[in-house]
Amino acid sequence: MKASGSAGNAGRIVTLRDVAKLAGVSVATASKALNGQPQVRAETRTRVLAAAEQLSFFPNALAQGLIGQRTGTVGLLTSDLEGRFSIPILMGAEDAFGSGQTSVFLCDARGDAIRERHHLRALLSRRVDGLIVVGARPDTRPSLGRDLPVPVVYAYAPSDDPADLSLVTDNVGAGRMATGHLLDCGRRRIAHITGDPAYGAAQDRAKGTLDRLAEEGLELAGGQVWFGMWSEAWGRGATRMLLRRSPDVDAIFAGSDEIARGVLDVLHQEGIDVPSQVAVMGFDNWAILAANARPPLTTIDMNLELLGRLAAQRLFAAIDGTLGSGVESIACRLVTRDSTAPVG
Amino acid sequence: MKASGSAGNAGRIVTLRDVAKLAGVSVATASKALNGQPQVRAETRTRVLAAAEQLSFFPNALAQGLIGQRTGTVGLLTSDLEGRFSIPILMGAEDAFGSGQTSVFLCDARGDAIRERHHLRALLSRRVDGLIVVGARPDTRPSLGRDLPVPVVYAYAPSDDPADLSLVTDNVGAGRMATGHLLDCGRRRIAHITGDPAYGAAQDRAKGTLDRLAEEGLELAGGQVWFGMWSEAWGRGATRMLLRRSPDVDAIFAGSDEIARGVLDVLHQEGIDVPSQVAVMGFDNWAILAANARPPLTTIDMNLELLGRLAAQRLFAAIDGTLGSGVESIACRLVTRDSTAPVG
DNA sequence: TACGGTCCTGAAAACGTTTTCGGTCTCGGG
DNA sequence: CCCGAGACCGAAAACGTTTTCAGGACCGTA
Repeated sequence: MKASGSAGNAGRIVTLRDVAKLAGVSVATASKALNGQPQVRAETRTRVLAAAEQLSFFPNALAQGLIGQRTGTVGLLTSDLEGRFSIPILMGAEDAFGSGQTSVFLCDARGDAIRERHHLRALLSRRVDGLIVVGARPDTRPSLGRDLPVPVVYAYAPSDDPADLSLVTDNVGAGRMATGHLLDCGRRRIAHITGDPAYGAAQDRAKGTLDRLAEEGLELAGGQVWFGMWSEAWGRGATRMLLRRSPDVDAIFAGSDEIARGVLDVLHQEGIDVPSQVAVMGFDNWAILAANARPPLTTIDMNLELLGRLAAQRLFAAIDGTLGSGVESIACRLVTRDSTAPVG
Repeated sequence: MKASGSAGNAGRIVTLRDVAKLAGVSVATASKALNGQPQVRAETRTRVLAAAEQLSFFPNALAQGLIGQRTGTVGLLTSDLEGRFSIPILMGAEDAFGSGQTSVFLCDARGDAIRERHHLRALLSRRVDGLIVVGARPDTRPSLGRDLPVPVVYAYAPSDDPADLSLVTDNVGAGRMATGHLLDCGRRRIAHITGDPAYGAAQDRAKGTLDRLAEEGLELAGGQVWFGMWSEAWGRGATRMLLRRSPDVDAIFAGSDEIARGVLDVLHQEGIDVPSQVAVMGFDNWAILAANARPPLTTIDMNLELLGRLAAQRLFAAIDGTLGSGVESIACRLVTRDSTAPVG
């Protein structure tokens, strides 16, 4: 019964020797013919190609990788596969590498440092050409170290070593952008309800908001940034407090779409119309939440797929020679829906 | 500037020869010492191990794979990375393989058949030990073929070739389970609003529902299965029609959590209390939708992570010899929250 | 001292490619 | 006829391991 059901294991695996023999040439010539080397007669080449076709030969990438210094593989080291942030990045990266020459090893460390070391060892032993490290949350994370034999690009969560190259969301710019949009809508009494203050992203978005307001000589409605949690419940609670303290607020910028849903909920309960009385903005552009809200939420999209694609491109460039360093910020994108509109 | 920034490429890569030289033995002995072969003196072994440690040696997996018939890699061929269904499966599989011996190649074919062929070729040329094919939607998909040199397990979307092994959600059972739960709650006038009838999953869940009702001598409230689309809007529209036709309905089983949200919405608008007047069930256990609904949704979890883990285990078994065939159904799990409760 | 045995070690082959280098063949020109 | 130049091909080395097999050292026994 051994391996009998094993999908009809179609005989021995065909190797270059078989092709060469069938074509009546040496392996060397066969190799050159298949790789488009010039020093082989046209007639010979076609004979080899025909033989390869007939045997449906494809080269053993392991043997190729063993010789050259390129294996055509990269490692994608994520800390949190279930997180909805790493997926688009991963997609973007996968997309950039394409089904061309490179294949991607996916490793999820589950946020565990030793599991990460394990995966790293495994990837290095498989001689990947490079690594992309995708963080679970947008905060600084420990570097993998400087003495790795391959280039590394950090995505979403920057490395704590400035000598590494990191690609991150421009959260300060996003805060500015969101606030700018609300200002463009003619709002002047703008509040900001956001999540866990331990998240750098929360701090940065708040900073962008405050900066932009300061440029207009304005202050935050409610007198503070409402830090709390990344949950709908906190959005509700904070909104109630906010309304009590500053009933004249005319715009609320939420730190996430979830929070924004909570905000909308309380505004509805209070009979406050969105957007005519209060404009509401979310963050993340999480389709299922933002697009199905009532009214649909204006929000900020972090362009995570783009970030992933760029990370892959930077890594390619690095494999071919040069790797920059420092932190590169990717601009966010404003997605306007119905929850914001000009006053009047 | 060439490769100068390249993460401090720490000298030449250390190979077994280096270890052997440092330990003063041959590569053969070094290999045996590192691999725990018995025919090497203890003193020699420790010397080799020390040398390996000192040089921080790790073996080249390509060379190892070239020799043995096992590379310790598997391919994960998904059709739809953004889909929220493939991710848990992928996690389960990644989890089962662990950070142990096996590494996972992730390939997203984007639902494109020729891209899939491309990926397949690439994976085979990398000599993966096996493949898991994850479908985008729970319907039959074309087999990769019988003459592959490695075992294949299909997950979520079954192969159209019964000789292949497929692991799928037991949608009929899920329909039975949901309906059974509503019956347990004392409901008798149960309606079923679901999505696109072109989905086998929709048909199967409906079948399970009808079967279970028939066992009780009951018929579907509303007189039909309400097929439509997998959207909140359809949930709303269908509920309005249902209420017009059968105002006495006392339970609604929705084919997805999104549809269920639409159902809840209309029930609220009509002033119908959930669950005291009408019980509502969703499907998918999509946390952000189900848990944050008001009231939180009782729903069905497809156990996708388990499915992924099982797929990986089946593949392992196949690599070691035997691969079954046919379709294996994975039972779903009832998640009770507040949207269903016994009558009275 | 010879001998069978045990224990350990190393040389060499193998895996499937690519690449280098030397060789053969042809051909045209002197 | 000889020679140099191409053009084309194949032998062999290389990549880094594992594994097989032969042989050396050492021991105890006869």
